[in-house]
Amino acid sequence: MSAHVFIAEDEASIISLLKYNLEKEGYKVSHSENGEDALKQIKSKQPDLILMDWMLPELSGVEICKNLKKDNKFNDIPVIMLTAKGEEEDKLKAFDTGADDYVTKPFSQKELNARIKSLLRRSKPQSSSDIVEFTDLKIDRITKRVYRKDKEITLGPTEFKLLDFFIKNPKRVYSREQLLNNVWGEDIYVESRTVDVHIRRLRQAINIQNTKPLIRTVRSAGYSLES
Amino acid sequence: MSAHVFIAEDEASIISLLKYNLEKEGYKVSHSENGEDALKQIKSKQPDLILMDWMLPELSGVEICKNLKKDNKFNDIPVIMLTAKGEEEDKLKAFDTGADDYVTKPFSQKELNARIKSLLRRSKPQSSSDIVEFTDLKIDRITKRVYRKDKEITLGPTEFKLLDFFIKNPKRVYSREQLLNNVWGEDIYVESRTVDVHIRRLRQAINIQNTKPLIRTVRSAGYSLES
DNA sequence: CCCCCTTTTTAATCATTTGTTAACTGAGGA
DNA sequence: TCCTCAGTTAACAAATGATTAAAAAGGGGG
Repeated sequence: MSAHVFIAEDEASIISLLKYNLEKEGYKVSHSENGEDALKQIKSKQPDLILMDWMLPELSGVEICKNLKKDNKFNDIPVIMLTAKGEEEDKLKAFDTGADDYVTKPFSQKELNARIKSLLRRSKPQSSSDIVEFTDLKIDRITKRVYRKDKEITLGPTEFKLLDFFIKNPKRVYSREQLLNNVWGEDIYVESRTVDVHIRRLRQAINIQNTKPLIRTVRSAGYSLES
Repeated sequence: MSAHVFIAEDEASIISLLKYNLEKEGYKVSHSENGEDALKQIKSKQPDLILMDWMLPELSGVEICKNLKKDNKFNDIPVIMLTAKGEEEDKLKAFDTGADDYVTKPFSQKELNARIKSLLRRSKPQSSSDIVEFTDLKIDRITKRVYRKDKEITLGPTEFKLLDFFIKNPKRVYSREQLLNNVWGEDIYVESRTVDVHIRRLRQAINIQNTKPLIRTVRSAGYSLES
């Protein structure tokens, strides 16, 4: 899944240059040429990184930045300021408003790419480290939510743990015994038929709109998660 | 609590310059003049940020950086590379090894400070601003006031701390245990059911004029703040 | 020292989940 | 083809966990 870079810049020539280069790098790119609109778009689209011109019509880059950094929902989005003058004072002001980096125009595309890569690397892992995906299934261990085809699915605690366990080793077949030990716990005794019941409930829950059934039964062996 | 900056640099004059300036900024500073020793010290001291010379005796800065970025325990420590030549190739290589920023010698102390501040801000999530917003909720840590939809809400001290904690990591699910540790304090023992009661009061307080309930219950896991 | 406010505990109630049972289904070997 | 065995399914009772209200316990400030 590629990162989404948002450009807030009013010079058309720079926009197209940036867009061309960033898309070549594999990023999803969108932009706005006006401060007020930029802020609105950023809040709705929640990009992974923002390239922002220092000066913008309607609402300056500084203002947008301050605004974003106030809101918990957006203050994690890294901002790179594009500043025309290479003056020290401006750089410092940029950092003060909460920008994470700045680049002075004219800038080297290679260096900009490197800085973007660095900031993305820095912000991605903490937020996504506990999100695991398997085909069209996504499970978030932090928020305890499960999605299939981007639609949320609600599971009971046991079904959640069961799926969580399966997704750690997709395609591997587990016996009821193993499932009991790993999902229920070593020392808890329940009937092995109980596993069947929970498998069924899990199947029902993740079986949204005639998609492939993801859980395979292996006769006289156990179950596995399949693509 | 001030941040701890580690300097890996072999030129004595630069070390003393940096040390003087950084300590004036209020950082705790330590250093090493040799690569191998630097790596050892970093691993034992776990500084909050590293200033690293590109070239170092025994083990080059690049090597140290690669080594750190491999290890989960240390790859979150931001690294600023100090490079002698201002050549493009070096900058790019620095980023490739996992450095988070670079500064070319001779450098402006003011700019270096700004960059340090920026990186530290990024890695220390808690050091956020005094006014935080989350959707239509606003909390002012200075005046200890809370607003929903711009209408003021009155909370008891515990409810305030609870909400303040939740808003630092929205959507994340916290167990009662975690809430007790973070809101009440590590060594205070109260029944975990007590959390429920405060959750309830917080819910009641922020539930103004049929708006969405912002606190989600995750059965057998805990609670989270949702949009 | 007492009053008021907040916090904590307790316990009843409510809601959801879980495990069990037993009947049913279907695959595959004799 | 039929029989058997393993897996599926539905229904239900028990247990687990969350909500709620109300009482008890603290803890300053007047």
